[in-house]
Amino acid sequence: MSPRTEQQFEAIREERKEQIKRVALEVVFEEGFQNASISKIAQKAGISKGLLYNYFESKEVMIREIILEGLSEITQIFDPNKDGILTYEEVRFFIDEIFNLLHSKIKYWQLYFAVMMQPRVMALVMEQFMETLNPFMVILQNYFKQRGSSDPEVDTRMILAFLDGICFHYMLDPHHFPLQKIKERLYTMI
Amino acid sequence: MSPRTEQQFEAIREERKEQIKRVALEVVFEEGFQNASISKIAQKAGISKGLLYNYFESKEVMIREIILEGLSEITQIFDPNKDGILTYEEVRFFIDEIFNLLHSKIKYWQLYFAVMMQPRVMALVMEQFMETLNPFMVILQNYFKQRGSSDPEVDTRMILAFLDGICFHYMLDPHHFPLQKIKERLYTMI
Amino acid sequence: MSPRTEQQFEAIREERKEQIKRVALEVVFEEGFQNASISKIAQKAGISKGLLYNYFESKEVMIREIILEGLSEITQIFDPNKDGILTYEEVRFFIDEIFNLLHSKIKYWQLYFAVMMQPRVMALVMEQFMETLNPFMVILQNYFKQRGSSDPEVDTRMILAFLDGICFHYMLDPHHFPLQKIKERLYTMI
Amino acid sequence: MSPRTEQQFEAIREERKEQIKRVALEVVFEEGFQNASISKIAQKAGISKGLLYNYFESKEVMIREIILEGLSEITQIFDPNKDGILTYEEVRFFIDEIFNLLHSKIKYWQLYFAVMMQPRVMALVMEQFMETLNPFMVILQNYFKQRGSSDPEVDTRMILAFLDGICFHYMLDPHHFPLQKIKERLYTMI
DNA sequence: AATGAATGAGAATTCATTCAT
DNA sequence: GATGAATGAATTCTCATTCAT
Repeated sequence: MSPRTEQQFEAIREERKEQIKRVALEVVFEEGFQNASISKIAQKAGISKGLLYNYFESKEVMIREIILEGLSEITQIFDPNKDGILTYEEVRFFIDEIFNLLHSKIKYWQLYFAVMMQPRVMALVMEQFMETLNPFMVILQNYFKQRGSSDPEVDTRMILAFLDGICFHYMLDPHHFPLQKIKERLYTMI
Repeated sequence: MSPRTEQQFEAIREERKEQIKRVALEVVFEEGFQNASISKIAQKAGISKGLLYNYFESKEVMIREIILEGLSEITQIFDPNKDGILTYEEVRFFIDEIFNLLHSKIKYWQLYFAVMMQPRVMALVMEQFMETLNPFMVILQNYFKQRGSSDPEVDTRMILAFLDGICFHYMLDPHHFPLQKIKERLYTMI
Repeated sequence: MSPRTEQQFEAIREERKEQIKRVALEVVFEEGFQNASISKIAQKAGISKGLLYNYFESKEVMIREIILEGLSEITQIFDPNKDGILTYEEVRFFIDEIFNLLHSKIKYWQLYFAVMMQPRVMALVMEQFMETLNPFMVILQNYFKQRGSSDPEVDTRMILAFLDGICFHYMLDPHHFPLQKIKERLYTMI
Repeated sequence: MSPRTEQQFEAIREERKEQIKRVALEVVFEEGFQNASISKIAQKAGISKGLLYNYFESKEVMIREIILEGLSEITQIFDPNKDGILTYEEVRFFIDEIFNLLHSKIKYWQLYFAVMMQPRVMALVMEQFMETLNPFMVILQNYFKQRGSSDPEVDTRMILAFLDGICFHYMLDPHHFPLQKIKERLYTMI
């Protein structure tokens, strides 16, 4: 029989890698970051530990890939690709998007908080994360400045802290948290 | 010397237990949760590993005690031992106290967030944590009700989320976070 | 084109096998015995791991073939295809050849010593190695006998030990070892 | 019951460590250097793998200790603690001692050669080894100089290479090697 | 003939926990 | 009460070998 073509192999690799990352995120979510061992991930993915190393150089590399991918799913919303001038409606749209994401990708947010709490893991991704977040902060500051804020930096810090706080509480208790009503309150603060 | 009474022995035990927990928190803070091994804790406390097990049934139990004690230091501020009627000044005082605590016990807050992020550890303490927090939430709700809020639960959830968000951001970057100015903004929300 | 004959296929196989062995020796030399993994060898040879197993039953078999081939490159010099009567000039020629080989094939010598030191690997090749070496020892003994030696076996053992000692030291420090001068001393001993 | 005294613990540790090193050398001897795994050593010593790490920081450290101890048993014979002036009888005595050691500590010599062949292991001990060997080389050179040698360095190199060659061959075939007779030949070369 | 994904046994190492003293 | 030697299961990671294609 003729061997698989390069494309076939590439497809297998891509699919497997996605599968592993999916499972790994699942395990991180269920067991917490430190307990997400290679063994458990491999077991849940139904593959051997060895194979995992066929796809990721090391656990650290795998974790970094998963985290960055996870964070990117969150942070790409912050990247408006615009001229930096925001209207009230646009900021409102951002907030809506964040809350939609919060709802649909709750695992990623858990990941986000977990990462923030773990200096070692944090160090792995900090730089790239900041690069993504920074433009958004600048735009927000400009928005508050243009709205006549007396201290745009404080306003920005506040709204971000608020967003994180809401995400945090929603994450802890998604079924009872009044996400919609809180969102409406938030609109009045921008 | 007369032999020590049972009470004396008990007192000595308690004191030593406190010392171990103090050291353990220190180690957890310095090395992270994962790397806070029994060996290191015992070594830093100047006792043998065996003796540690004389005081704590298991690492899990010890961690739980440490966490609960840490959280209690935070949450006891919420326990006014009052009739449940708060004035604006009293709520302001609470907020001030929380921020003072935030400033002086940043380790505990780091622990608090780290714990919240770890499902397994979280499970160990969730119940007791809620028991402590609940009365405060009730009081806050009553406060907002009496202030004429249209939705006191949402107000309470919001203020708590906000507080957590601020603590989180302060903890991530204590040197640059404009704690004082944020606090003043907060006053206007109560 | 007419289909290749069986001989042609056989020739192609042999050639490829040679190439793999050449690469494998290179890897063993560069990375040490321990780290000469099948993966690295296959990669450096530009073939797949699977194909390697098409040519060699197992790593052990491959290693044996490589070693024996390596040793044969060394020991074939000892095989004069003669009647067993040596002159002084011929022995001198042998010594010269050994030193030339030592110089030009230092990798093989390193392999030779490394193999000697590894009981498991040694066991794989001992028998065949002895078969190659033995005729040379007989011839040398005859030479010393004919030179009037009182104990030809001891003379032979001595000269062989000496040769190995020199090779060993040369290998450890090829740049400083006074190979030429040592060789001249050796001439006086035969 | 009262706990063991510090001396008792020290004694236990000392004894265990010696036992482990003894077994480890044994395993290195029997299985070759690369196959001397922590598992095998622990198993042969009848202890758990974990305990081994109670005594040695890492495999590398353990190997270094074993090697240095082994080499020191060999090389201490080379340290005459003298003024550096040797007589023929003294050099003869050295040679005798080396051969005695060769006979009684054949394992250590195997270790010595094995170490020499493994660049990675060699690197671990090279420095300390050279420090021990160097004075002996200087003394030997002085001896040959004083005996009127035209090239003392070559003489020294030669005698050392010879010694190694003999040890090597003896080690490979201790039962048939004519050690006594070879030794007598060696006397004529000094 | 040829590929490389996949396996599984085994490597070094860590650590909560036990236990004889 | 107190010690630390000892255990064993778990960790990350490696690699010779197999196998479907």
